[in-house]
Formats: sequence, structure tokens, C-alpha cells
Amino acid sequence: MPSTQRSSQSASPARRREILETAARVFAEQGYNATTVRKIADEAGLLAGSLYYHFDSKESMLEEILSGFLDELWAGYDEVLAARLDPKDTLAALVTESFREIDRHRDAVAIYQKEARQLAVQPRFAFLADSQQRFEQVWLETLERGVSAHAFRADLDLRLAYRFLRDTVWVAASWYRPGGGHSPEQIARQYLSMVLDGIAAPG
Amino acid sequence: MPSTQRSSQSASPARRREILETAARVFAEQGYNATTVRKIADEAGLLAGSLYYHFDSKESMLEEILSGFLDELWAGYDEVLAARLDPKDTLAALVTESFREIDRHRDAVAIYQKEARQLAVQPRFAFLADSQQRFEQVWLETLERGVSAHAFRADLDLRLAYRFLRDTVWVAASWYRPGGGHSPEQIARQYLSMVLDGIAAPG
Amino acid sequence: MPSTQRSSQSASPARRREILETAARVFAEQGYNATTVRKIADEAGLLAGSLYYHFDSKESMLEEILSGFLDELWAGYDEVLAARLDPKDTLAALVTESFREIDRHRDAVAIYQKEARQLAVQPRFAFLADSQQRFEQVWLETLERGVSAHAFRADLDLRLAYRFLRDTVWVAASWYRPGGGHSPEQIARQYLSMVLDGIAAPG
Amino acid sequence: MPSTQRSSQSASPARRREILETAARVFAEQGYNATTVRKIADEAGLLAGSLYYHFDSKESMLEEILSGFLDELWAGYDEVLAARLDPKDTLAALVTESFREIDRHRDAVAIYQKEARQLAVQPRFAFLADSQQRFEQVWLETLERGVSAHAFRADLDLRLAYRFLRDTVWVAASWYRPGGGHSPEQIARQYLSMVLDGIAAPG
DNA sequence: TATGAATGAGGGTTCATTCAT
DNA sequence: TATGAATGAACCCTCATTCAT
Repeated sequence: MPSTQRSSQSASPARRREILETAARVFAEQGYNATTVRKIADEAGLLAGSLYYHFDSKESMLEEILSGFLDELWAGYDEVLAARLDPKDTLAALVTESFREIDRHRDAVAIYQKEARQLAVQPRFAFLADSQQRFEQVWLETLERGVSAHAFRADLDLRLAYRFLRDTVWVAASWYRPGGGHSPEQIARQYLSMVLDGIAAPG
Repeated sequence: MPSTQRSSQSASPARRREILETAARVFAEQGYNATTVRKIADEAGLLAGSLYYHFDSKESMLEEILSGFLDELWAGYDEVLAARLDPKDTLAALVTESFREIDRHRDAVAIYQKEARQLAVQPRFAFLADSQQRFEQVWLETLERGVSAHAFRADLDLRLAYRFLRDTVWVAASWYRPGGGHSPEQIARQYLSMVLDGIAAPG
Repeated sequence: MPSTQRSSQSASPARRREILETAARVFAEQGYNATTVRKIADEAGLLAGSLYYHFDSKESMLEEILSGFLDELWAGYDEVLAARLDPKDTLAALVTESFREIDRHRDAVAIYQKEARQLAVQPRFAFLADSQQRFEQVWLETLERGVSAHAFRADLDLRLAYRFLRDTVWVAASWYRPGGGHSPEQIARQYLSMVLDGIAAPG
Repeated sequence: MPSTQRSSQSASPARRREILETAARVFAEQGYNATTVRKIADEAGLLAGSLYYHFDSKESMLEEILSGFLDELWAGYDEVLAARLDPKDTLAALVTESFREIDRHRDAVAIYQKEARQLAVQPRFAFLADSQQRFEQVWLETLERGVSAHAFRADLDLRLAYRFLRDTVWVAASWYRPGGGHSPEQIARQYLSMVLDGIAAPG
């Protein structure tokens, strides 16, 4: 009897995880609303009704997918923040860590990108709103510290810059294919180069 | 002389346009799939069935919203391209025009952002795929010309830069609020400043 | 102000009749239930709502079509019966008259064939049941008289023979095309020949 | 091993067959268009939505009813034809077989009679048109052979005779009640007697 | 006479979910 | 653990009908 069981029964966590990954993939491909539980079941090799042995509901699968992703994301971010690097290095580390999470949770990120705004207003998904708030706080603070330290331009509209950075990084999940030649670190390096120095030729 | 006229090209464009704008707003707020025709009808002040006097289907409303937006977008882009500006000014003009379209078609852009990928595979929405392709072509060409002319950095991964630009601009529709202090031109200017010169302090 | 108006207004009986004939044609082609008033209106060159200036309802059109046909049919039959011919000639005259009515009311007969059974149970269409009953009575009587007079075979199951005759004649409406080479009288003659003498070679 | 099985070929043929027979009965009673799936479900003792576990659509029920009937009909006809009887016996055997099918598939025949013409133009129901064509061919050929063999009258308009026979037999489904005193064979015998020798008294 | 816009009831269908086996 | 059958609410859409103009 495992101690940390999320919901429903769970004698074989392997099958459970397998189904959840299938669900994540299909949600990412077709959108949450457009995905039927039957489709998930088909792809996972069981019947629709059988899903309910493993999960309480379609929504609970979604919740588990998103919270699993965010938990790991914040674990990574917290490690970065704990290192107390200077602003520029912090930003670089956050961006790199983000691309690593995109690499590991591509489906979850894609789902997040598409559904988070509408989900966040539901009590059940309040953790999305919480995460967004803390996210904004962390990034804005880093930018502010960077401006103070003359690492970033002083003439920036910081809220705009924050959104610019945030979007820049996360929408990559919509086209990024793991194992496609570029490692997350390589992509991060290129993004950082553009974000920090611009695409215009110097001089 | 009544003849057999389909609802699509019916007269009285006032009510029609009103309903279509209502639909766009609700689609943008709740997502296309999650929006019921009843909800649209409620907000437009008629009964669900009455929508079908003006439109053939829920899907045809979506199509009209998206194609209307893309038509205007391309009208603007074509004007920019016809001016044959140098690469940097072309890019600036395209970005500015994009923010203007976001300003005028905020709902349509938000819908596009969320639904385009899944819609584009349907024959009915093939125009989305066409537009995407031409879009990529126009932007990539501008970037390439800019690199040749030494206006843009030579060390860029152009496909990556293209995506970076594209996403950066269009996701703005998800948070941009018209009449919120910033004009589309102002936002465009700030974005261009970041994109071209980066956010790092010079030197 | 004409004295005999069936229902609704009727300033121009020509248009009315035109619409009714259109309705009959479409009902016959597509079936009553499968026919929409809009289809009728389209074919008649006006809008669906405008039909209601001429008729109370879709059902009232159907009623008028069927009762008009039955009225004429019975006028013809009554004339035949009034002549008090011998059984065989009566039967021949009834068959011939039937084919004449099929010729003149092809659409109505086709509708009747397809819809009468289900309609007859409705109070509004009680006249269909009445007509059927009188129809059966007239034909059965003629057959009985014929058997008594040794004009028809004595070993017939008369109810079966009645149905045989009835069906034989009326289903012709489903394939009979007016103006198609055969006059009603010619068809009647051939049918009578088969019905009376059979298709087997004599001897 | 669930795999993706369409509802059509689902297991448990008992309930399925039961529902299909219910549907056939209601279609026959009320007409296909006038029958709601809710009505079928009510009569079968489940909810409307539950029908879709067993069948893809209302139309697929209709298709299965009609094709099931036609398959058995042709099995019977083919057996008759394989016996290579002389024309008169072939005709008698075909008529008898027809009445047997009417006896076994009364509802399907009634539906066929009422709906076939309009259905046959749809691609899905092309098998109806195919069957009709083959039907005509078989009967006409039998009649022609009979005329050549001097079994049938030489002065017949064969197409007329074919329609006469065809309609005469099949409309019987509209009034024939199984278990009503007459066996299919008895009815066939009487019909054949009328069709072959006529109803007029000999001499 | 006819139109244009709307109504409202109902239709076929989908789908997340339940539960006895 | 999984199945098969069913539920019930909701969905998109159709259509006969109404009515002010």
C-alpha cells in the first residue's frame, strides 16, 4: 500500500503513469475539450470506462498532468534562485531551466499554454494562478535587479519586457520537438543571444 | 424575387456583424469548443435556433471570423511589402502592422492563436495553412535579405529567429487590451527595440 | 369575394393553386415528412413564411391535396355506379376510372399511397378512413355480384381478390408517367386483361 | 484486447437484434422519418443515447434492417433460380419465396415499400438500386422465357406485366398479418391462381 | 401579398461517467 | 483490473410557424 496515492486505486503505478502520458499526448495534440476519454482509452489500449479505475475523472488527469509539470518546474527554478547568481546569470539559468522543462514535459507545457488561462479561474486549478503570480514575481524581480545593476537597459518597460521574455520562452513548446538536433541548452543559448543582444547587427 | 439564397450572404449586415462580433468575443474568452451556440445566442440577445437564420453553422462563424481577420492582415502586409523598404524597415513595418491588426481583431487573433493548429488540417480551414506558409515565407525572406545587407546578425539561426519573432508578436494578443494606455504603434516600437537591440545594457 | 374559400385569405386563386400543385409535386417526390415548407416555397418562388398567407399550415396543404383528389375520384366512381352496369363492366369501368384519376392526380395518388395509412388515424384525416371503407364496400360488392352472376370465379377468396385488385391498380401511380405513350384507357385495358384472364397462356 | 471496434460489429448479438427488431417495427408503423430515436429507445427499454452504443446512427439501423432483408431474399431467390425450373414453376417458386420473406421480414418489407425509392439515390443505399435492377432482370427474364415457351400469353406488355406482378406481391406486406390464418404458401397459391388464370369465370 | 427576422419545440448525436459482472 | 452496457445531460442544428413591416 503505497503512501502517496493521488486518487482512485493504484495498485500498479506503471500502468497509471502510462495512461497519464497517453492522456497528455492526446490533450496536447487535440486540445483538452476536443479530446474524448474514449480516444485516450483507445490509445492506451483499454475501454473508456476502465479509465475510471485509475482516475476520478478526465479533469483529474488534466490536473495531475499540469501540477506534475509545475512541481518539477518550480523545483528547478528554486534551485536556480537558491544559487543567488547575478541578474544576468539568473536570467540565463531560468531560461535554460525552462527549456529543459519544455524538453521533459513537452505535452504538459503545450496543454498549459493552450488551456491555462481558462482553467485558472476554477478553484480546482487555483494552483495555476498561484504559479503564474509567483512566476511573474520571480522574473520581474530578476529584471529589476538587473536594471539596478546596469546589466539590463534602463529604458525598458519592465512589464513589457517580462511578457516578451515569458512568451518568447514558452511558446517554443508549440514547435519544439525533443530529439530534433537541438538540445534544450543549445536552444536556450540561441534564445538568450537574441534576447540579450538583439537580432540587429552590432554597430 | 427570393430565389435560393444561402444564409451566408444574406442582407442586413448590421445584425449579422453584431452577432459575429459577439461570437468572436465568446470564442476568444472560452475557447471555440467550450463555447455553446446558446451562449452566443444569449449574449447576442436571441435564441440559439435563430443564429441559423444568419449563419450556416457554428463552424461557419468561426471560419468567417478567421478569414476576415486574415484578409485584412494580408491587405496590410501586402501594402508594406509593396513599399519595398529595406529589410530593417520592412521588419519594423510588419511588426507595427501586426500590432495594428491585433488591436483591431483582438478576438480573432486570440482564437487564431489557440485553434489554428488543429483547424488547419481540415479542408475547410485550408486557408489557415496557406496563410501560415506565406507568412513564414515573407518573414524568412525579410530576415534573409537583412542578413545579406548586414542589417541583421550573421550568426542567427534564421528559422529560430523567425519563430522567435512570430510568437513574440502574436502572443501579445493574449494580454493586449485595446485602449489600455499604449497604442499599437507604441507597443510595436518597444518590441522592436527589444528584438533588434536586445535587453542587455549596451557596452 | 368568392364564396367558396377553403382557408386563409385567397384573393388570387391562381397563385394558390400553383403553390398547391408545387407542394403536391414535392410531397410526392420526397415524402411529406421529408419535405420542408422552405423547399416548397423555394420551388414556388416565394419565402417560407409567405406560404402562410395562402395556407394555414403544411398539414392543411396536404389535406387539401388529398381531399381534392378523393372528391374527384368519388365523383367519377359515383357516375360509374349510377350507370348500374353488370359486374364485369362495372369492374372495368371502375378500373378505367381509377387510371384516369391516376393520370389527373398523379402526385396526390402517390402521396396517398405513401401516407394514407398513417394519416387515417388522425381526426383531421378521418375522411381518408371513410373513403377507404366505402371503397372497399363498393369493390367487394361488385366482386360479390360478379360471383353470383357467374362472371367471376366462384373459388376466389374475395377479400384477397379485392386487395389484389386494389393494389394492382393503385400502385401503378408509383411508376406511371402521364404523357408517356400509354393513355389511361390503354393501361386500364391491359391491366383488365391480366386481371380477368390471367397471364398464363390459355389452354 | 479492446482495440478500436465500431459499435456495428459489437458483441452480444441478443440485445442488438432485439433493438433492431424494435426499430424495424416502429419504422414500419410510423415511417422512418416520423420515427424518433427516442421512440425506439422507449420501446426497447433504454435511453435514446444508449442506442448509440449499439448502432452508429438511426440511418445505420435502417440500413441494417433493409440489407438484412435483401440478403435473405436473394439467398432464397438464388436457390430458386439454381433449380432451373421451367418458367411457370420458376414464377410460382419466386412468388412463393416472396411471400415467405414477407412473412419473415414483414416490417422490413413495409419499410422497403415506403422508403426504398427515396433512399436508393443515396450512395449509402446504393444496394437498394442494385437489388432493384437485379430483381427486374430476374423477373423479366422469367416472363420472357415463359412467353417463348408458350407458358405465358404472347400478347403481354412484359414491362407492364412485370410491374403488375412485382407490386401485387410486395404490397401484400402492407396488409399481411403473420399468424393470421393463412400461411405464406397458401396466400402464394391464391395469388398465383389469380395472376395466372385471372379472376373471370372460365369459358 | 410578400419579406425578414425571430421563435420554440424537438431531433439526432456525443460524451463523461457509473456500475454490475 | 478491465469490460460492456447503460445513463443523462448537453450539444448543434432543423423546421413549422408567427408577425411587424
